[in-house]
Amino acid sequence: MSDSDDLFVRHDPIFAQKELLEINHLPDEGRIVGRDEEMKNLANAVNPAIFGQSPSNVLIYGKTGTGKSLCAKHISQRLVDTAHEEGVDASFAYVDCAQDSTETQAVQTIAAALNEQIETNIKIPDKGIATSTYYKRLWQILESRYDVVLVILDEIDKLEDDEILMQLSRAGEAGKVHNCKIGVIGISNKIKYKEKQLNERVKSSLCEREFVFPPYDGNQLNNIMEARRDAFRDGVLEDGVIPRAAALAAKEHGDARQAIDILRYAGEIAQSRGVSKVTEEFIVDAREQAETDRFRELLRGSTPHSRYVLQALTILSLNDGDGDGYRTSDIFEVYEEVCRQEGANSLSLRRVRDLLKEHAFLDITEQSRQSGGSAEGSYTEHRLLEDPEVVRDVLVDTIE
DNA sequence: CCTCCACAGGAATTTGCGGGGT
DNA sequence: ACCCCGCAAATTCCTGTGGAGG
Repeated sequence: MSDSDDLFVRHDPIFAQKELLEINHLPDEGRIVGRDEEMKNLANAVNPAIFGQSPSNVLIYGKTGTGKSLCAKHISQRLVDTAHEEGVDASFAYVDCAQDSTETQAVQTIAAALNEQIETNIKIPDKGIATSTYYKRLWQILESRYDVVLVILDEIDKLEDDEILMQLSRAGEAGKVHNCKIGVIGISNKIKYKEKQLNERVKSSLCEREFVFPPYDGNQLNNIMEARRDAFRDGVLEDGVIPRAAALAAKEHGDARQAIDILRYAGEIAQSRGVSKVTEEFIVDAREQAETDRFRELLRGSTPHSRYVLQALTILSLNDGDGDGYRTSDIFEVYEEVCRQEGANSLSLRRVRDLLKEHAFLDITEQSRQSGGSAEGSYTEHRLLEDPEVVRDVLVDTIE
């Protein structure tokens, strides 16, 4: 800071190691806070893999930002390392089922993650071949390279069917794979996932062990953020900042990811204002920004019509504030108007129903079934879960 | 208990695209 | 070159449903 003879800025005045605040950053073990019990349980479940035996299949429940993926990845990595020391060839594959929601995409990702083309001489193309071909190649890879493999299926409830779970659990028995054990770690944030139409044999094999990750409390959030203090330069963070952010995040959902986002945005706000300290009053803005950002992320990649539908609902919500729910047919009418203005052909009512359902699935809206009673029929009402103003703003600059 | 309405939502199918294997 | 595969988007057709009032 005091190198006054420097012509150029030699370093970031706020951040020292910004990577520590990236969502995907995997901290070293000392930095995982408040999940000791969970880590122990997980380790215990997969432990047999170290001796080349079958690990237990695991299902992890918990809301977003409770450290599910983090712990799963961390344990898997540790397991692979330890197994190596014992002379066992182990590896793990991580699949984000929100991204790879079909059976084929999921197998492809697993196979690609475990493959090493130079070594196996097996090609795993991104797409274009039959699902069964992916399986055949995957089994080949497993046979030739590994003794034991862990498959992490994150957001497993986003998977369209459980065929892949069937295949994985059956691989050994059906003689597809002889010398390689497979363990599955499923991660879900919908508690009712298991009940909801899971094939009976999949259910029993997948759910050998079940763990629930509770939300973090204010104290733990505080520690989590404290552990990443090194992301900032010395003296940049004022004392009250972390406790304040922790309290705010704990009040909402106990979501660690959001807490860390808030911290990062607070730093960025300081940066853009050209000040050298992060103070408490930045926190409120930072939280707002974290939320807008999360929402923008949800909408990224959605089709124009999906956005028009959302826009229709937003228009309705803005026009009468008291509104607690609008029925599909009303939304559809506004939607048709939106389409006219945008110069697009409107889709069928049936399709719009599906689009609305998708929004509900992403927790952008909420649906509830209503009944009008006598000869009034039954219908579904939709309401926005986010602030309509925020939605409108995000929609406006997403459409460009 | 039955009816009646206004929908919900499942099933089947089409279209069009990107990208295989041989 | 040709045919096959997966998949998303969308349509069409159709059956299912909740509950107040008869």
